[in-house]
Amino acid sequence: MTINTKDAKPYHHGNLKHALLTAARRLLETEGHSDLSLRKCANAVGVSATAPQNHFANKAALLTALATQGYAELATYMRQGIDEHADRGTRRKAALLGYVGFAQDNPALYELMFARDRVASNDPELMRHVGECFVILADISKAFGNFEGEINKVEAKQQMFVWSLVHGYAQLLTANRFKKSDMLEMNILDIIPDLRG
Amino acid sequence: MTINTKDAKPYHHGNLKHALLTAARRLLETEGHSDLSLRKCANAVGVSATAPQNHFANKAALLTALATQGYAELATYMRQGIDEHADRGTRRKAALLGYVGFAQDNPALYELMFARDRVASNDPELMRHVGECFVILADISKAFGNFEGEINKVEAKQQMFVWSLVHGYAQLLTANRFKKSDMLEMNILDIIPDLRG
DNA sequence: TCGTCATATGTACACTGTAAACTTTTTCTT
DNA sequence: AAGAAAAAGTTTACAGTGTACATATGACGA
Repeated sequence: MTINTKDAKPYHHGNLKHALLTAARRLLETEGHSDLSLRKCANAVGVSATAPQNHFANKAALLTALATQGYAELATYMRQGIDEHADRGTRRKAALLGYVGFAQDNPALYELMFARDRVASNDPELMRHVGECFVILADISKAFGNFEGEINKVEAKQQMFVWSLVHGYAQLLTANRFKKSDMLEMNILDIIPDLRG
Repeated sequence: MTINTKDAKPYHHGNLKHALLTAARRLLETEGHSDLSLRKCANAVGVSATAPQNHFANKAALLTALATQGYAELATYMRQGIDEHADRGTRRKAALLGYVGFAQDNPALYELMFARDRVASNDPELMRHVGECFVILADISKAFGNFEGEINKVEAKQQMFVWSLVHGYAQLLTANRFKKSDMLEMNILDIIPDLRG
């Protein structure tokens, strides 16, 4: 029973699921992955410790939702780079810069997106967005490198080559595995040899 | 006071640190990263729950030690490939196959080795072995790709290119991000375009 | 023989994920 | 409009976890 209708906190949050996800995401990037807990998320949103259970079956479900969000945004980052340009070569470069930019903007989330253990990799919604990224990568990978063989195999190789390269670069960059002196004024485009296409 | 000297368990383990590391490594690959706990390691070795504290300041220290072991073995995998052959091109290929082979043999450990959060990346022993891998990669990266610029920059680019490519491939492979149909009878060498050198 | 020190144990505590029972609010049916 | 059903909160409970701290044990040199 609510007396003061002005500033009384409602029993039902309204959009707790979304609020938990944004809180989780902030905690993930600020506190780090190992300090992220459901209870902290609940606390940040101002709700009881077990309220998240109504929206996420378990912690893995929340992490999976976070990862799914990540893939969706990664696609957006790439598409934005693509949409800004007209010709194939420039679009490709923009998409690659967008990919790495996403990883740099969300390093902890990016790591989570490729964690074998913490996310449920059989989640259909997750895999849908993974596939979305894959399609974009497939598109910008066409006519990349001088691979040989039948067309299907060549396209698969081009795609795997580009994704391996950009993913490896993004992760080694955000994990600080490159020498700092080497990184001066360098980006992903600098480490791609001038291939035909 | 030990009465039965035959099968009485000694109070001091003897080499608990080493035993904990091997137990941790087994648990890491079998149970998965998120189910690895110090207490389980202690239990697996048959020692009290807090005994590990005498050998590892905290859990991060144990994980860091695991990652350090990982880099040392990764270097061994690559060197083995290198030592088996004479000419530069074949050695390079063997080293790359060795790199990916290590990741496939130890997927959970490999992921840990690039985790931003769980390992203390300022550990000197860890970084020594990271550097060891970097040197090997630098060696096999020479004369790779048609990069341009001054020699130092070119070598840095070659190195970053090769490491990005092989790391990205290894992780995407072990994280099941490639289409299975594309992976049929394919390996890291198939996705490297035929560059000069 | 006796301290000293490394190495083990036991206890304690705050924090975590999750299950279960309960309460409050909304929504749907009639 | 009323009441049942469902949705979305709360509280309580419990087994595990990392870690701090006090204590016990044994190895070993002085």
